[in-house]
Amino acid sequence: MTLGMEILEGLNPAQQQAVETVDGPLLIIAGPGSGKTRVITHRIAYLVRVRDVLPYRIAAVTFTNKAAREMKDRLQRLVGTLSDALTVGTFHSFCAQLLRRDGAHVGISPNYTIFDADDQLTLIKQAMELAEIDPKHFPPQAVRSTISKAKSVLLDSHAFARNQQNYFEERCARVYHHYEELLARNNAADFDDLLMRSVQLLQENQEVREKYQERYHYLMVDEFQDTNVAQYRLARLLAEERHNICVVGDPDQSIYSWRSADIRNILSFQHDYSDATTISLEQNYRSTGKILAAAKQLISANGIRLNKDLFTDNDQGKPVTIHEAYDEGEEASYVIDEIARLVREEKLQRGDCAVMYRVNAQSRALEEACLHRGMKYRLVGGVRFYQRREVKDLMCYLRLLHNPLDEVSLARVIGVPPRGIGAKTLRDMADWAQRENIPLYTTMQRLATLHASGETLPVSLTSRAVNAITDFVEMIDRLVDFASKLPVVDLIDRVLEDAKLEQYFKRDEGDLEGGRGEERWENIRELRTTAQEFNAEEPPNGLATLLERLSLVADVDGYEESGESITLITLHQAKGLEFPVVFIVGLEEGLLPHSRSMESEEELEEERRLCYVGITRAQKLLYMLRAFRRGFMGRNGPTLASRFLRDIPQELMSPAHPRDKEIAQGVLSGGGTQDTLATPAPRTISRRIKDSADAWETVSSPAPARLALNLGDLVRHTVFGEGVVTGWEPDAGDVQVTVEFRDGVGVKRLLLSFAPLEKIEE
DNA sequence: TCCTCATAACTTTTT
DNA sequence: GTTATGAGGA
Repeated sequence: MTLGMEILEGLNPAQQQAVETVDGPLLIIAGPGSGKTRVITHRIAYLVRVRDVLPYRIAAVTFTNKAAREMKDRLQRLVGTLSDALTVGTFHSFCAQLLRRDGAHVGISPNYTIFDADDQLTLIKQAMELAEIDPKHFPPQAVRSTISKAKSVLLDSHAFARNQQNYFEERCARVYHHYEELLARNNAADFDDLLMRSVQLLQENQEVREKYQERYHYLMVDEFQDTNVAQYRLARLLAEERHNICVVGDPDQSIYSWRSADIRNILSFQHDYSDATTISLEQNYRSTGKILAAAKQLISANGIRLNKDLFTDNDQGKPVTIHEAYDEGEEASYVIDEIARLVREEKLQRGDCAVMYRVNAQSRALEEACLHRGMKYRLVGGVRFYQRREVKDLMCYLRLLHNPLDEVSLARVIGVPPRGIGAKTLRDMADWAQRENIPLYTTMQRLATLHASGETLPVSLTSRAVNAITDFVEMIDRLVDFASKLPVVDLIDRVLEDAKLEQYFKRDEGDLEGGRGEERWENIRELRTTAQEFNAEEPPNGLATLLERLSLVADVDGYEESGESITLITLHQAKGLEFPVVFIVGLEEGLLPHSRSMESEEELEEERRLCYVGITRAQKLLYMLRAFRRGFMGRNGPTLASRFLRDIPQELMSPAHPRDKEIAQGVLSGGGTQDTLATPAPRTISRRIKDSADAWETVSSPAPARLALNLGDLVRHTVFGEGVVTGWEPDAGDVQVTVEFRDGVGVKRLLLSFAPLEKIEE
């Protein structure tokens, strides 16, 4: 028993307890930076090395690929090659493999295709047509998300139809029914199916259920607060035999409820396993005292939460740097310049710095600033690799070869490159296939055979179309044959060659678009490189694993942890990561919190948690930025400071920003975003009393002035140039406006009725 | 059948 | 500022 006890070294008492509590259900509430991953990995190492559990009997499920990869790496270091036999993966990849092996029992054959959100939408549209429901009245996207939500709570089309609550759901139920049939006909599963059908399989098939229950003696679930009903049910099914289930989570970091994650799973866990041990990890090893204090203060504004008492022994550190920029361009420049300064003066590496934002679109300005200043950056996520057109094109070829029933891929591939088979021909063939109840591709094969033997065709098609179909079928048949014989990379090369894709992808459309074709080809090469990983597998398997990887792993990029590049990342994706220096940009009402999440208190609390996640990523330095103006779907508009900035105590900020506080409090309590200075509605604003940091007095609205201005308006001053209105306050019957001028002129306070100001219209 | 051009409609967050 | 759709012409 003494062997391997070093596994417990360096762990605090709570962590040690979590590692050693291996029998029976265990709930670990892990605050940010509390060594969660460390505990999970050491717990597995403890099982393997101290308790002599076969690695084969242990499964750890995570939420993201990144988390799975990190866990694998750490386990490799802890237990060496023993880690190879561990099951470590995301829920989705676990299920994908489960279905590949045993899906036949629920009507899914091993070569099934995984449909992504785009494919799903294509199929939903088809289903709506079959259900005769007008996509103008019912947006396919909305239908898709309704069906997706239904699946995440394990409602199949029949159960959903019984549960419908309103007219929209009644319509959705009809679509759902057809959609389910179409998936079956395509031998395909969507993301939600991976979970739902796996649960179905385990529930309905005793043999399969027992196989997995007997195999896994220990189960661990990471990021438990982000699991949905289906995922939780799956975990319970797997752990039913021995109840050795350990779930780790932090309700304060639950940021995926929009994807049907259900924090109530934590409560359910305590209910379902009434003998569960609960352990809280509250010591933070990651952040400075001030950063942690800011985070705690922010999150305490949320109503519904389990109270934790986070603390740290780390240094207090520096206050949170607040910067208010003119617009997103200036915001980005500030960030990049500041990083350059940190690298120069504080001996930091560029790789130590991360910039986080709410929506992907915000990365643009940052990228431009990086390019402009020669700052290397790594963009995480963004337009996902497999979503790029050419990548998806090639993928669809491969999917079709693997699963000829996949008509979504077939329909796409048939026009890449254009080969004279257009929408009309496709539709005619599909209609005929439908009538004969034969798969589309089989139909095409038949047409080709009939044509070759000179017989008359049962469909009226031009001879040009029939020739094109014959050629196409010949090519695909040949490639399907190769798919079962050639290593996957060679197969890809054959596809590229036979389908004449190289010249198609490389073609430079447009005149000035130099290099677009090269870029496309580069992406294809990258896909080919990824395929090399699977080249050694027996022919059809290599293709299968490649396709699975491409469907389930969002970013193919190598995730090089090079110290040379800064990281640009969304707040969602940043969860689970940490950086010495973190910049959070776009702290504005409507962005963070996002305008689509401001309807309800629950949504707002989730936005706050998202902000909390961002703050708690920072180890040493934290910057929070906002811009007074932000480009927003084409046009530029004024912004308001995020309410989250107000939640952070001034004494933790640098500089403390009373002005910001004024804007937030004054305007928000007034209720409108369009506060016109000239015609203020009767209301009160808060104003800081001179020279006393925390005293506020209430004053009444100013008298109307001659110039109508909004906060955020662009103005021109005859001397100071252009600037933006960032604040205002009443001043002896007049209005004093605060204007932040560009080009280093700085902030000026001006009397509205005297200052030579004019408003610049957009 | 395929391509070009115009316009509309929109963008959270991800497996 | 983008990307998805549609009309019209080659």
